Amino acid sequence: MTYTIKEAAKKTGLSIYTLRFYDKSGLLPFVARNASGYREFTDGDLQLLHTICCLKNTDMKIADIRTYITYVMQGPDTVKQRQALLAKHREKVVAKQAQLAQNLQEIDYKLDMYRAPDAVARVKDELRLAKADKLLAGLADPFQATH
Amino acid sequence: MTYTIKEAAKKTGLSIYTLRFYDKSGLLPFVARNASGYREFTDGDLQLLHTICCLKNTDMKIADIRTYITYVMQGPDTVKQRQALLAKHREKVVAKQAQLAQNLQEIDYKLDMYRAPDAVARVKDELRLAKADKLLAGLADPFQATH
DNA sequence: GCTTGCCCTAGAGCGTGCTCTAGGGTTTAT
DNA sequence: ATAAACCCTAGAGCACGCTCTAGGGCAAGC
Repeated sequence: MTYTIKEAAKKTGLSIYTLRFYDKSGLLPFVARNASGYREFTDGDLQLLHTICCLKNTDMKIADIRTYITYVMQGPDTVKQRQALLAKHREKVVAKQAQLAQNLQEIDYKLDMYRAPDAVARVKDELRLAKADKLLAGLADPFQATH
Repeated sequence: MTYTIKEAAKKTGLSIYTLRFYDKSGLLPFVARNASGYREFTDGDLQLLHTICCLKNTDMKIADIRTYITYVMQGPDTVKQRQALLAKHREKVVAKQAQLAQNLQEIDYKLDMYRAPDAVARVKDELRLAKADKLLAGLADPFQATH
């Protein structure tokens, strides 16, 4: 009922290199070794790895993930610390979500413009304004106007 | 009606270093120089910089932003290319949003557990299962159980 | 005219997260 | 018993996005 590193890599979608790197970085202290020094991943290990990926995918730093894993290894006494760490991280994720949503709106605004029937006219207008700005400031026009 | 690099930095929230780095990287071909070689940012430049930040904040690679800016510099003929580039990027952003939402759910699940009145009991249970996995596989228990 | 504070470039350095190489042992199948 | 396919570590290397240093010029106030 254990998996080799290759199997674990396949199941997690991480590369073998990454798994070893994570282990080296102290993220996988729970992974046991067999008599030959080979890693043996249990299902429980994969669950923990899943949590690690979850934190990594939300841009938690390796060092912070290590802190979290250290708490987990220390048992139920560290529930409060885990909660504090995750709560702080949660706020960052929510903030990132908000920023992403806002930026997406702006990208969509541009996309709508480019997709509109009068896209070329609107882009020409934008360009005209930018050029006017330059002119007003007595600066050279950097745009390669071919029309 | 122009801004120095310091003012542009303040207005964009980027460091002066970053602005110069972006310029070096080909992201700011539109920024003019005065007789002394100093950069002069117009309001139009700041708008373009805003777009650049938007793309950067949604994890577009510098090289791809440069491609986009190159299109912009080439004028209205490149509307189709801009659209294709942004459309592709949009999909990545949407995918990232979905992943973030999913990961947030999992973080919230953990947080709920840690915040529950019976948090310690539930964590102990989790731990018990992980230990059982190890035992079943004939592996050592890596958890520092102090209870 | 001198100080202070700004601007410039080129290029080195750094932090993060992998990714790969070299060198070597283990396991499995034939 | 040998080949093929796996495993290991240590450490080098790489990609990216800055960040800073060195060395030097420009501008404004006293």
